[in-house]
Amino acid sequence: MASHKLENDSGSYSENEENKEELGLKKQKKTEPEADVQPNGRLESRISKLTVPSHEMRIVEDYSNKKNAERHSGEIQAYAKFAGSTWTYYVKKIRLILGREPANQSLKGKEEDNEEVDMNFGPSKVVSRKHAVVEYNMQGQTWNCTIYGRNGVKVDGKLYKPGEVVRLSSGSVLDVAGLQMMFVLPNASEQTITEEKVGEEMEEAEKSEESSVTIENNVYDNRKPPYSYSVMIAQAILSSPDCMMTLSNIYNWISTHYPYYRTTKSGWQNSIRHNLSLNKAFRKVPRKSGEQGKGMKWSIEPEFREEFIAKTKKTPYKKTPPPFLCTPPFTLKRENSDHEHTSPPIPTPVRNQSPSTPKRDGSPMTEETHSESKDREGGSYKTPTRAVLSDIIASQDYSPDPSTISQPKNPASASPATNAAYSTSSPAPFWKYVAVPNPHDWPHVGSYDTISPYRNPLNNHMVYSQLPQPSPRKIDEQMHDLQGVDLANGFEGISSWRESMVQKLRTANSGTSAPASPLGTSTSQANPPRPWGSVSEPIPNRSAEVENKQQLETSVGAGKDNDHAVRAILDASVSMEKQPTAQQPSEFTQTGQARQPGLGATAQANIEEHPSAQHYIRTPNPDVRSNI
DNA sequence: GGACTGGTAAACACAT
DNA sequence: AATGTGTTTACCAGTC
Repeated sequence: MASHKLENDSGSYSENEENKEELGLKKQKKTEPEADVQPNGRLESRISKLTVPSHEMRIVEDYSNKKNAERHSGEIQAYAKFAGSTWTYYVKKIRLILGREPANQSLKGKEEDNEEVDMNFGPSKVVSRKHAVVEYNMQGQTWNCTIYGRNGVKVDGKLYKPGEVVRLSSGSVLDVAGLQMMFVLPNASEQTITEEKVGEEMEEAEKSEESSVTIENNVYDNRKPPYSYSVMIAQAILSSPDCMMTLSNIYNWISTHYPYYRTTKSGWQNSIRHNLSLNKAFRKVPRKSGEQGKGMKWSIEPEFREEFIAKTKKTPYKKTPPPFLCTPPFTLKRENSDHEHTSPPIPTPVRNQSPSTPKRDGSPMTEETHSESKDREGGSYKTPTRAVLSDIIASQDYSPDPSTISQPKNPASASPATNAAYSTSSPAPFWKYVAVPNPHDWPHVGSYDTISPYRNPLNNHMVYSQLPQPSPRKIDEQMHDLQGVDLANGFEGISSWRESMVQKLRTANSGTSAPASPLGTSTSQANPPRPWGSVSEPIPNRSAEVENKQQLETSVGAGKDNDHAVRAILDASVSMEKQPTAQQPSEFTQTGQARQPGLGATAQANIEEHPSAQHYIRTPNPDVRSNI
């Protein structure tokens, strides 16, 4: 790519920045008071000291505090903000692309390159077109930053390279091509908590950064790492917050962490693929609809994670392995769930392992895994234990290398129940009512789209209710939930937007013969009436509105219950948020099911017969020798 | 020596 | 057409 060449030519920005700092070129400018944020002494002071590179950065101009003040006379609704010394970017989407705008919009490159850049760090080509993606992870309820740009991104002083994923928390300082910005979540109390940590965290991170890289390179250098391919793959996957990774990211991760694999390419990568295919510990997960890129994502079968962690710990090197950011979704239980009643029969999603085929991974066949195998042969999928990895991590049995973990001081978000106090998840209380993932996106077998409320198969949480509720819930209860969360605690209330959505529901509901709308009755009893109609951003564009309306009409008008009406609104908001990418072709759309790569005709026929079971199906081949 | 594990190479099909 | 991804087979070396 041209940008890579230029980046090579221009060298590493971090070095340049260090030089600039030495030369006193680091710009420090006092932040102008922001209309929407109460100046917070120490935090503000830190933000004002964030650096701005000497080269031009569009975002600094486009989102200067001055322009922001002119642009926004009143409220600004946002999930978070990136605060620079003289500029502020408000996060109004759950997925942001950080990068450089194309020099010529008419030049169309790869589809991937044509994604619209939200935060434009151009025109300097030190920044890649798609340099990083900041995205809210609904499973882990965290904000994550995935690095794509060749020059990487520094987070809290540590340089992250392409393929790596960093969990962001309030107070995280990102450095893109020398431009520093603080990621700030709206919750004031968390902000205060984080603020106190920011200083020392930054200092420690800066201290550790150099040593971390040095240690890694010294320890592993060009020696072959002591891990088998399967273990390295597992390390890579477990290092990602959502416990999934594409093949290319696995390559990246391995070559980043083990220099031995930087020199050659084909051989070991072939082995990686071979391992992924053959090792039953790994399974394919389809990408989210709308998510671009080649191939599937790979995850680890829950029952093998412990094993991999154990193997990772058995390293002869003193260097501790990289941290596992994966928020363990160990609760793929289907036992005694309604799913079994609502889902069609699901083909056994694992390959056959005949009794005559011994386990080849060398690990003892525990009773648990043994019984699991039996269960699977019986056609039901049952996960043995809950939160095994999280227990390990929480008990610090496995202690990540503090020099390489990005959020060492935050409590592990093993349970979403703790998210309210977890600074990476501040928007979740709002977002979880909005960004209900389409069940078709969920990477698991089974038909969840007929279940109300949804149970997220990855974490077993009920999506709409904070506590398990008898189903179906009345719509006024849903509304109570909707009104019960607010971002106002931070900088703005997003309640008006929510109200507009609920208003739509009112309208839709009153126009049907559905049971008398309880909206104005029980709701008003439960909660004082709120002013309606103050519709504000984010405003969907025309087509999105039409689409949303259609969803409402089809859902409500079809005589579904109130639960479905609420879901329609929430789904509509998802499509609204996903709009920029929603129209991209996808391997798995809701209407059509593309053939999964690698699936034989029989397996494909099974999928077509049982559409809900399309995920995770591997074609059992009795003749295949299990390698592990 | 046989069973097993892990690594390597390669052919092939399919998707992008 | 080239490249990436995924599956499968074959073979080898080391270990138990």
